[in-house]
Amino acid sequence: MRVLVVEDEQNIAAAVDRGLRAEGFTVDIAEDGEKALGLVRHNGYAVIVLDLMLPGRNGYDVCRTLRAAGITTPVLILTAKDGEYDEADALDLGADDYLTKPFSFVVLLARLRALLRRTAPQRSPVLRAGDLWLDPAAHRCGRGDQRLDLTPREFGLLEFMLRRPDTVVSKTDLLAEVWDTWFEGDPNIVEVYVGYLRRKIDTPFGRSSIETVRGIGYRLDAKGG
Amino acid sequence: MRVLVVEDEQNIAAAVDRGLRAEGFTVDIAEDGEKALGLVRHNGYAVIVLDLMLPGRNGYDVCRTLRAAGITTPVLILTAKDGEYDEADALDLGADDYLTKPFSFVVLLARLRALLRRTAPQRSPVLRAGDLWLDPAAHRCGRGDQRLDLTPREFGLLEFMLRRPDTVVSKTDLLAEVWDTWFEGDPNIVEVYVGYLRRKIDTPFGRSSIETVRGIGYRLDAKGG
DNA sequence: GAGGACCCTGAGAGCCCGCTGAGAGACGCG
DNA sequence: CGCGTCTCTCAGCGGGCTCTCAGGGTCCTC
Repeated sequence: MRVLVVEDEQNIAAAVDRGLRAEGFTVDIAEDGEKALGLVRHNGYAVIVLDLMLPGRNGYDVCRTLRAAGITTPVLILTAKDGEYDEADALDLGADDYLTKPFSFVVLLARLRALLRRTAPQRSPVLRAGDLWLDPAAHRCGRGDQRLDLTPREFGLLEFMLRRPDTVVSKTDLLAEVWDTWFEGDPNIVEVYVGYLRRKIDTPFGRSSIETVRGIGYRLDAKGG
Repeated sequence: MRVLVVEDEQNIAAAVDRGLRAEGFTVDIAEDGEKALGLVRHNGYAVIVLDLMLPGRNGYDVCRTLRAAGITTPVLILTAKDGEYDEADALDLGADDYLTKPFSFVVLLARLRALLRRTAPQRSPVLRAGDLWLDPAAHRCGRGDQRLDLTPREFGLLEFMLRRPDTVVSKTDLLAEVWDTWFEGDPNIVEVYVGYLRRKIDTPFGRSSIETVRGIGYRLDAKGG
């Protein structure tokens, strides 16, 4: 579940980023309208959080441009309370919801969830590989009757691999999709997390659903090991 | 495309039956859990639509029994809205999606399609030469049923040659494509690796799929030796 | 048949890759 | 403020993969 946050105030952006990641979203940040448009053109987002007050192209402009380009991704607008712009205008321009600053993070989250529910009534079915299952919507997974307790990052990793069973996924792909598009850290992190996952989904069950393909990446066995 | 509908209410069953047939599915109806299990054991279904409220064994029971028997056919649960059971339990027990009654037929159809799409084996183009096969996406290969365990370099070499069956490939080409564009080492490495490959894909099977073309390079027999 | 070019193969050294444990830093919670 | 959790970094280790090298075999040419 990929979210784009367009916000130039560093602290707000960081807070939202952190919060949404903790909830299992993958987050991209754009600090101005140009960058936002660029990102949207190259990535698919489930929803966009858009500040109105931006350097350069403002939020109105961005929103209008998106809609004019036929992009229907739901947009949630953030407005300052002072009301230079009001929400009516925002909705006219093609936004789907709005929130006035200052806002609480829980409210933002609730609105995002509502938006996602509304615009994607198609709930995603449960992913399976043998007796290993993962429900993206309910954010739960397990092996057979046994529920598994995963951290957000582990969950994201497993979900990604479950969507490509029996396919080798490279570490680069994993870094870009599960971590960050522009991940710049030690790629070893993938190995570490694969290790964590194996210790939760395989070792206790005497299975080996995640195979290492040396020099290439990892492969999740469609039969669950 | 064969669908099993487990539903005891005559009118609903009939409506679903009619609708799905019109969409080109082959439909079987079971009015209770016992019959459902019997049918599943003797027929292969692409998907199962399962009502929870059934006389005798209820839907939960049926679903659990199926999974315990190792049957992974996708299951779509129908629940009454009143919520004696909730969908969370259903998903744990091995259902893949659920729908609350009353539901519209279009929605049911859409969900079924989504389920089928997801469970359909992703067809990756598998390269073949006789009984020798190689799946680039899954990064697996074998001869007949026998899986072959190749190192990355061996795999790359075999893949390259399988893409040019019955064609002579020069060592220079191999060095440039399988090794490095500007490879600067002992070209003898190709001979060494062809040797490794032959010992894995040919010798144990008494075949000779890779022919040496003296002074030119190698050719992989399209019939696998 | 002799000579030479070409190819095969076994042995072994080095190194790269992936795995793991330990621990630091950020954050949330009581 | 102390504790627990989660994420990520780092360094060490172990094994297997890659590659080199040299000796011997094979095929072609003259």
